[in-house]
This record gives sequence, C-alpha cells and structure tokens, in this order.
Amino acid sequence: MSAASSRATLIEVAKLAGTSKTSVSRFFGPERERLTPSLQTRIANAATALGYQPNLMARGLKGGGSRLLGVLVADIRNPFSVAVVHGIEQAARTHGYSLIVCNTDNDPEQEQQHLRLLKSYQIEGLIINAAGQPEAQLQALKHSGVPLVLLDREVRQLDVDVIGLDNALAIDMALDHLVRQGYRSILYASEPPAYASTRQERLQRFNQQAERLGIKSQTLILSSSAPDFETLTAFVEHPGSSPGAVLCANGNVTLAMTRSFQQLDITLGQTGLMGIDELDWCELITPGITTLAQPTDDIGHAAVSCLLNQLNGSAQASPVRYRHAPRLQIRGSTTLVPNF
Amino acid sequence: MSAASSRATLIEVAKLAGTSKTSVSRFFGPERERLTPSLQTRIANAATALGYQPNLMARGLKGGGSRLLGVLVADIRNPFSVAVVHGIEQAARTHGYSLIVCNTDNDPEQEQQHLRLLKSYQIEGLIINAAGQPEAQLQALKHSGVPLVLLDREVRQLDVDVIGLDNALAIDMALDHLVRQGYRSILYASEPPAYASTRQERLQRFNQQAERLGIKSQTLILSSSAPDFETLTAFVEHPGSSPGAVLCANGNVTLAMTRSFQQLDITLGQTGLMGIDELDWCELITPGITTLAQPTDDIGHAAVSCLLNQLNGSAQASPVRYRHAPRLQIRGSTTLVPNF
DNA sequence: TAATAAAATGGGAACGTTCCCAATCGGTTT
DNA sequence: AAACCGATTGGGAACGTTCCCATTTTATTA
Repeated sequence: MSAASSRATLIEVAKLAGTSKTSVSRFFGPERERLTPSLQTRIANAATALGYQPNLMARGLKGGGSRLLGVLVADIRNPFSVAVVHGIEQAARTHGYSLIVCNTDNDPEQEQQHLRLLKSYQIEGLIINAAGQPEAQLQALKHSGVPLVLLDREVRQLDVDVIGLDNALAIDMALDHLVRQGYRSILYASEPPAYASTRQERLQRFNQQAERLGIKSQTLILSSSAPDFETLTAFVEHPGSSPGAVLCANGNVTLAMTRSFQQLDITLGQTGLMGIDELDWCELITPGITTLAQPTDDIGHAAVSCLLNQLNGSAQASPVRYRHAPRLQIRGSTTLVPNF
Repeated sequence: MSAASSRATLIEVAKLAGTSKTSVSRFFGPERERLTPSLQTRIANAATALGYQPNLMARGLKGGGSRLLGVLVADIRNPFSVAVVHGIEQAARTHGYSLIVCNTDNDPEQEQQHLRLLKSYQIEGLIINAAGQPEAQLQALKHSGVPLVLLDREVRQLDVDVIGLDNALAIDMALDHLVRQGYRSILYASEPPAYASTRQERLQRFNQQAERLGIKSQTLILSSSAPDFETLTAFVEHPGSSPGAVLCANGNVTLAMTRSFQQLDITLGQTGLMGIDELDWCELITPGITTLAQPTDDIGHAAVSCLLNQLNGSAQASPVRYRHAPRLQIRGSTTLVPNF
C-alpha cells in the first residue's frame, strides 16, 4: 500500500467504486453534479481509501488543461517582484492554478530559454516581466492561443494586456509632493532606460512635467558599476536658488542613492530623497525615506484575473492597459528642516 | 503555420525528416549519439523548421520524468528564502530541471494542500522549507520514491537529508564576536521556537554556550503582535555590571529589533545589536549592523545536488545533514564606543 | 401503459511521448 | 560468398487522463 500510494489511478478507483473511469473522471472535473448522489459518495469513498490524486500530467496531455501558469520574472531577488509573485500565487491558488516560476536574472538569453521551456509544459497562461524584448517568441505564444499578460514592462509591437503602476501618476504624485514640501530643484535618478519601458515612461514623464512645472531638473543614469559621486555632489552643492531633492526611479536606485548619501554625508531632508517602491528599511533610515508604495498584491491579483478572462474567452479585442495607483508614504526624508 | 506552431509533434518531425518517431525521440533524449550523423542533421533541420518543442507533459506521463522539481517555501517574502530559491533555480537549470515554487505563508494547511498538488505534477524531487510538521505526507512521498531534501528546518521523525546553516557554529561565532567586543550580558531575541527546528537549535545552543562562557544571558520571544518594549528597556537599563548586546535569531527579528531600538532611542553599539541573516539595509543603518551572512546560493546548490544524488541512486543509506558555515560581517553595531 | 424525452452512465479512442523488442543495415570473419 | 555480429532504425504498446458518442436508466407525457 505504501509504494502503491503514488500509483492509485483513475481506473483503480473506478474498479473499487464499482463504476467506470468516465464517472470518476467526471467526479473530479466540473461535471460532478451530473452524478447521482449515491455514486458520488461511492467514488469519494473509494478515492480517499486509495489516496487517489489525479495525475495532472495526464490531464494536461489530453487537453483537460495543465492548470499551470508560467511566471517569468526579470529579477527574483527584487522585493517588488517577489511581492507581486506572492500576489499572483494567492490569486492563482484560489482558482486552482499552480505556478512555474522562472527567473531570468535580467538576461535575455535565459529569458528565451525559459520561454521555450514554459511552452513545453503546456502552460495555460503566462505572466511575464520581460528582461529583453522577446517579441517574436511572445507573438508566437499568443498566436498559439496562450493568454499573455505583461507585468510592469511592455514589449514593443506586442499587443497584449499590460499590468503595472500608473507611471505618469506616480511621477506626478512625487513631483507634487516634493514641490509642496518646498524643493525646487530635482535630480531624477534611474537605471539605464533601454529595454525597460517602465523606466522610459517614468523618465519621460519626469522631463515633461518638470518642464511644465518650471522646476530645475536634472537626470542621473546609474551605471551598474561605480556610483556617480561627482554628479550628486555637484547637485547638492549647487541646487540652484533653492533646496534640491533626489527622486529615485525604483527600489534599487533608492538603495544605491541612500548608500551614496551616507558616503557623501548628505543630510536627508535638507537634501530631499524619495523613491518609487516601498522597502522594509525605508522607515528605519533616520528620519525615514518617503516612498511611493506599489500595491503589489493588487497587481498580482489583477494579472491573474486578466489571464483568466482571456482563458474564458471574454477577452477584449484591444488589449487592456491596467495601471495601478501608488500610495504615498510620507517620511522625514522629504521634510525640509531649517539648517541649524 | 502560426496556429500550428504549438502543435508540432514528434510524429510530424519524424515525417518531415523521413524517419520514425523513435529516432526523433532518441534525438531529444540522452541517446542522441546512437544516431547516424546524417540522421541527426536531418532531424535537427526538421525540428527547427517546424519549431518543435517536446511536450514535457507527455514525457512526464510515460515515465520519462517530468523534469520538474517542487520547491515549498514557508515565506516567500523572506529575503533569505528568496536568495536560496535563486540558488536552487540556478543549479536546477544547469541540470535541465524546472521549478514549481509554492509558498505556504507559514500555514500548515496550505502546506498540506500544496504537497498534494506537487504530487499530482509528478515532481521528480522536492525541496521543502517546512512550515508545520507534515511528517505523514512527506513520509508517503519518500516511500513512493520521490527524493526529498529539507531546507533549513527539520521535520520530526523524518529521516531525510537536511541542508542549512550550521546553527551551533553560528551561535558560537556570534557569542565569540560579542564577547570579544566587550559585551558581557546578552539578550537573545527569537520568534517562537515551536515548529521550527532552526529556532530551537539556535536557542538551545545559545543557552548552553552562554552558561558555559559564564555570560549573563536572557531570552526574549517575540510575539507576532506588539513589540515587547518592557523587556528590552529593562535589559538596556540594567545590563548588569557590563555592557549588553542583543542577538537576533534571524532577519525578521533583526528588523523588529532595529525598529524597537529606534523607538526606544537606544544607541547602536553602546548597546550591541547583531543578527543572523544578512540584509540589504544592514549596512545603511548607522553605524551598520553586524550580521552573520548565510551562504544562500551555496545552500540552494547543495539542495539540488543532494536531490540529484538521490535521483541517481547514489543516495546514502543514512541521511546527510549538511551544515553550512556563516560569514561574519562586522559593522558598527557591535563596536562598544565610549559614552560621550 | 406505452411511447418518448431526459438524465445518468459506460466504452473506446486519442493526446504525445518513451520503452521494449523486432527488423534492417553495415561490415567482418571464415 | 555465406554466415554472423554489432550497430542503427522502426513499429507497437503503454502511461492516465478527457472527450465523444452510444447505451442504459429514470422521469414525463399522452
């Protein structure tokens, strides 16, 4: 019995329950109600007696659906990504789906590889936070009928639903807050915008709005190697006629900038610091770092329901672009204190 | 061609290549070398022409192995867990395996559910960071021939390989460091030790070694609700005849304690603070928090090779208990500075 | 009560692979 | 040149499920 526990099959259950495989199959599918109550209990008993677990591989093979969703994340060690995956997992579970989570470490090469793999597993849907521009592969997937949702980052020339932050709103909220707090010169720090639509959108909106609001603005693109102390020092020492603040495009940048502030001994608040993405430690850096928190669970849930909508055929003709609003978390790093 | 791209099957490739399904199957399996070079190229051409991708569901069904590993994590939002999963993913990928990652949110109920599910997917191995004590289910899995590896936490009465930190060594290193820095009274802060063997081991070793070293010691079990300010205040104000330090059992505790230190306005260093688990922000809290970093990638890799060993039949008779050494990262929070 | 409709159940094929075994194809040896 | 051997190739069954369709049972109507 012990070794057989993994082997209990539909047919064995049927035999024990004195019925046919078809009925047992129905019992475990959506047609359970079509079965006579007495048959239902007989099957239920037999199944539990044998410790039967449907073989999802077999089901996936015959077209009953694999009940698997693919999740392709660009950087699994990014807390934002993990938080979203957490949301996805919750939502998926309540709908009876499991996740194959793949991490590309921001490497387009690995991304291609993983995409091929996910296809092999007959996933019923794919949520992808693209690292490169895997346009061709995704197009192929889409054409072969696999529902697709882009997470956070768009892919050029690919007409599928996108779920993420309302980047324009986020930048507007940030600028509004900073201006309201008295900062008049703003340095926008971002990772290189190439290949990540989110970075481009935010950067573009920043430039646009800064001009519209008549703010003295400047941009700093972080290289992956050494921090750019010169630019930062120059900005802090000559913020123009009024106090300056640094706005960080995402959590990684906030981390890097906080480090730089400390190394250059820049006082938080006196020079403002604000970041998109909420992190555990933002409240711990005295006097606290102001952030725009993304509703990560909501984003995850939205991604899943988007997928399920497509699965149920109730897909929109034109792709949806679902943009979530951030939540402003005000802390000391954007409070201009008199210089003692 | 577009809609057919997902449908290209072994047989179609065989037909195009003018050969049999068996040969094509061999081409994609470990027996490729048995094929004539000319046949190999013919098949390769046909396969790429059709964009063929093996259907892993079918393979999993027929006993060729699902090439899937299950990973069951207790808390996916814990940076330590994510880091280990990252290591697991790397190692798994190089061996041609993919991951089904499930998160239990520390809920034994969900754990049971996920275990059932993973079994359904015919996973070839399971790496589990247990939330509860799912002894029965794991025993059953083991008996049905699925290789098992416990991550970080043991499960009672279950004889399988365990991979994790060398907890005794970690505590010893921490105490050694703290004593060397001049702290003579130590408060050990931990989450409730029930159901998490790691917590028990560390706590036990702490008590044991503190006594052996003749250190004034005390224990604080964090409740999940409100922080225990009284105990902490009392400890800081009456550390006995000499300076006191707080040792945190893991990253979560370090976070909670850092928060408490700030709220109670306790000066880091003057009262020591040290934690097991390295976190992004530990260097950012002035003057930096001393930690014991776990070699997370190594742990992930070890877990996978452990699994593969079992798969290759070269399993040890008695389970291995693989304990990794932490790395001491010294920062200002454990440097006793004169009180100005 | 017979005829008919509706509901419940069962048998068989199919999904795309792997594996076992049989068949064929080279080249050697006598 | 006949016979043989190893290497290479191919045909068919099997894996556990779902789905289509045929069959049986039950309920409804005339």
